[in-house]
Amino acid sequence: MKQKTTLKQLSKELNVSVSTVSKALNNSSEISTKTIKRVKELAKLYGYKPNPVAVSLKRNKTFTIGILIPDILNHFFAKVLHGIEEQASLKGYKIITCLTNESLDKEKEYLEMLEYNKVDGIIAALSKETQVKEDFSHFKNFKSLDKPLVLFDRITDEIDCDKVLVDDQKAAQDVFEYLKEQNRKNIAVVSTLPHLSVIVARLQGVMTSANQTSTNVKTLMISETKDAESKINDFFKNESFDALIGLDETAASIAINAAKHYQVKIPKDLAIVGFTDGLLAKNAYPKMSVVSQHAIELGKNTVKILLERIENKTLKPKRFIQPTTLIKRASSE
Amino acid sequence: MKQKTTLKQLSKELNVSVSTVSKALNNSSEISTKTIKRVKELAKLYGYKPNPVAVSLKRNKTFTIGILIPDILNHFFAKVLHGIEEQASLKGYKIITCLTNESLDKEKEYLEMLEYNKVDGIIAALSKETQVKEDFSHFKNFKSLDKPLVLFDRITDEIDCDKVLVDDQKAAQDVFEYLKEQNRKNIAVVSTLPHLSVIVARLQGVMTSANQTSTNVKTLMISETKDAESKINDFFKNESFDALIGLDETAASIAINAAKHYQVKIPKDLAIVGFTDGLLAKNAYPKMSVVSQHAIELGKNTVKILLERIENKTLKPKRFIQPTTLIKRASSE
DNA sequence: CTGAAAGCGCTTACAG
DNA sequence: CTGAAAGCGCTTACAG
Repeated sequence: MKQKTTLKQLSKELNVSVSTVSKALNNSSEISTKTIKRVKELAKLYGYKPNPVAVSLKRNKTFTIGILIPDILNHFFAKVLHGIEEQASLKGYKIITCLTNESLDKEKEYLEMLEYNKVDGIIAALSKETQVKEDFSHFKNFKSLDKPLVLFDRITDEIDCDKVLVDDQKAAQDVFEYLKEQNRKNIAVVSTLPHLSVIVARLQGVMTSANQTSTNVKTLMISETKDAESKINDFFKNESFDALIGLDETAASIAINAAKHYQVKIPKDLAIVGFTDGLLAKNAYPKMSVVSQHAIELGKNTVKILLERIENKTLKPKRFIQPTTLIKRASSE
Repeated sequence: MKQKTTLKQLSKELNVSVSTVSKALNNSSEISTKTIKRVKELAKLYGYKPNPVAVSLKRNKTFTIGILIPDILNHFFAKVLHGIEEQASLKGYKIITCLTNESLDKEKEYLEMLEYNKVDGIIAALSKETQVKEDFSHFKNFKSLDKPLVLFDRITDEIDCDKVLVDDQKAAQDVFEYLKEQNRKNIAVVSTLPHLSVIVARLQGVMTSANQTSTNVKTLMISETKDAESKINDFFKNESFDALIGLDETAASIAINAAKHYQVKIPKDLAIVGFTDGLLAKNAYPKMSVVSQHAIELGKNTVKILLERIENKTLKPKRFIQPTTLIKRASSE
């Protein structure tokens, strides 16, 4: 087994003190350039790397960020995680990924674990249960430790911290206007996750545009995931519409299948637009138009904001709005 | 800011030494039950939690596992990660998730980072580039540190360590036999990732069964992901078959869309079976039959094996074969 | 410019 | 049964 080099070993070989070695490696101005050179050469030769555990203990800083993700099987979150990971590793931070599985209890548990493990900060999207029960005590508690917290996508006004969010309301308005421009008369809106803050915002966007244009909109909000399929099928049977906005990935995907089931022609008789540019949209038949939330970018931005905050705790909490793009594909044109 | 309680503070309040407090909290037999009780009560009152950074430094153990995942946007890996995370957190281990993005260089970088961060062990699936270039030096290097490594799904014989794998060959044989029982005569096999060890194994399974039954099989192996769609469409145009096995998620999904495009009736004129029970299969129309690799279970098992190895380094490396299940849905019956 | 010493928060072999 | 001391591998204020 290869032995890890330590400062002590280097100092012995170089006949200088451990302090000198440490300072030299950290480019301290106290040390002569000659010594610095000697030290660094030997360190390089031995492939010396400081033990991060010891550095953490001394500096009270772990270069670790805790991430709370509600559901990794959701493409949007997978992409955000991808972005977070990329940006964090670029800046020399590790991430501890915690999957809360949409559960409030797991969220509480993990938050405690992360606190206990001395992460330098936390990035989180609230679990579904947390948003439904509106229990944010654990986050408030965490905030009182004076450690930075950045909330993204699934957020709440109840917690005072940096927030990164998608402009869901505007995105939904864009979709609506796009469909109106196509002269679609009867617009339907479907979601399988009506309790989430993002879905509420999207619905609001649609409704705002609908009111402005005096358009009637049919909505189907399904709170029990398991009924989604039959409810959407019934909706297709009983209502008539020539455009459908799926406020979440699942809703749009089920709808496109329902259309096939009832042999509705897409996009001629029905235009479908979904949210989240994930696998389901790209592999749909026909390919689905969607609002892309630029999830990878969003993940990167979340990390940037957290690191700024770690460096400067006195900044005022801010909101960063991630712009969206409407990707037009065969399901709507 | 809330102040973290330390052993020193407790020892001062209790008028005993730091050593005694430490031993009491660790239930040392050296300490009187009375003292243990006193110490624990105060510790509880103050919500004392040992600083894991200090414990790690002392014990040379971080209770952290490094995870190398080639692509988190792939449903199979997302599910495995889910399982890993669940089992690890159950056993008090944190995970550091690294996404290699199918790149050999990133894999090397991360492996070094994980080593440097003193993880207690590593769980990895090889990146595509690693499998293509057959460069495993970084893993061999890591092994020489005497730290446990468990490889899952994407593995190689070149590295001597514990391995967890899906019985891909057998799974493919099961699929083939299932289709034969349905009296399907012309079986096609398609993959968009022919370089991966798992795909090779699946193809081998199909071929073995085909030889045994003297069945002719048409294969389409696409190595450039971007051509996949047009190649599969051409395949549909030029060849005729009444059953298709998609050796990966994408291949099966594109195939089912091609069938719709050419108005081939599923499952009457064409039965389709894919691999990986992911979103694409569940949301396909008609719903797709697939081989489920029980990814979540697989993730859990990987962690179990790693922790066994951490506790007993002298065990002989073993192979764990995760059984699969054929899930029959509307695309084939 | 260099080094001895203290300390981060723990654990544990040893002494009493 | 309890405690003093050493030590994990670093950093840094202080002295020289």
